Amino acid sequence: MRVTDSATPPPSSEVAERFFTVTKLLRKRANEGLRAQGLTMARGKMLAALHHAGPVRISAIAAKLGIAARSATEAVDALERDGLVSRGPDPSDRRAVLVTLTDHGTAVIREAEGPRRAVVDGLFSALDAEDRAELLRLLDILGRAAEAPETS
Amino acid sequence: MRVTDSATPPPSSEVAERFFTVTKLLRKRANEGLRAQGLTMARGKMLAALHHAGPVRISAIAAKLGIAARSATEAVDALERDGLVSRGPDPSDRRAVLVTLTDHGTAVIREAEGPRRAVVDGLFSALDAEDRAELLRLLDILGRAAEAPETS
DNA sequence: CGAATATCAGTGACACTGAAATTA
DNA sequence: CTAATTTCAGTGGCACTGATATTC
Repeated sequence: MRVTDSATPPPSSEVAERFFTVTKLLRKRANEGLRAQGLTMARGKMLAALHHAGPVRISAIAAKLGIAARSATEAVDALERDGLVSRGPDPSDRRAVLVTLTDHGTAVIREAEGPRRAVVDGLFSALDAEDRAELLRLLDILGRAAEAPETS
Repeated sequence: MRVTDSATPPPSSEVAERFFTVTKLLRKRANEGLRAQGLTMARGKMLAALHHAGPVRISAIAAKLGIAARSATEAVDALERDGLVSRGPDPSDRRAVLVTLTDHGTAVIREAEGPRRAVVDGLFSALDAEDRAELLRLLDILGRAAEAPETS
């Protein structure tokens, strides 16, 4: 059933339209589910990254999440305000700051990790394994094209 | 080549991760391109909807864009401030407001429609017709699943 | 000195909820 | 009275640019 119906020429505008519409819906659903864990997508991603990578610089976080360094500072501010992470000096570079999960933050992410993953995974549970692989393939193509500034 | 590589079991978490990452990238690219037209995605969508549907109620706009009525009011405020739309009474219901494109707004959307579509379409030009149809199929599945509150 | 790191200040885009006014 | 429509008020999540201090 991987065969495309050749009777429907797919205008890219329709694909684009649907893509962003569906995305918005999925984001909404994800945030609804995550709210029960006291998380949001951005916060969850960041905590998960810290949990699995240990003390990291702000700039590394920014790169990891694909945001500006200044924005990463803000995000860390918010998490620090809530006592989930703490800032510390980087012994190897006095310009840098190392962000670490606090005990509280570790507990939170440990407790929320399962539900968090369940929520996010649930969004895509409507697709079988084959379709998920298909989607991944298409996303790779799109992602690579969007990253490349010019088609050399 | 629609055949999936059976050697890779696709964890949904990875699909989810990639999905939102790519989405963010595409949004960014789209907004960069649209900025030249003085538009954003939300504004562009709204103007396009008005252009093609004529005077509409705020509540209809909200439904169309999938946002809260209050948010639609704000969006209309912004466009009205820029002279692109105007509010008028609905002769058939004195509670309601009809939003209409001004001459200026019509001119703007007419002028920007081509470039706007080109930008958005360009995002998906990396996919051939077959892959676009594939993506559309997958999006439909995801969208339907996300809309349904419970799997009856 | 030039480059990297993080922060401060100000801003933008977009969306939400709760409460109120008006009219159907 | 109940319901629909819009608006007011306040807020939240997330991200940006430009300028600055510190340190490599």
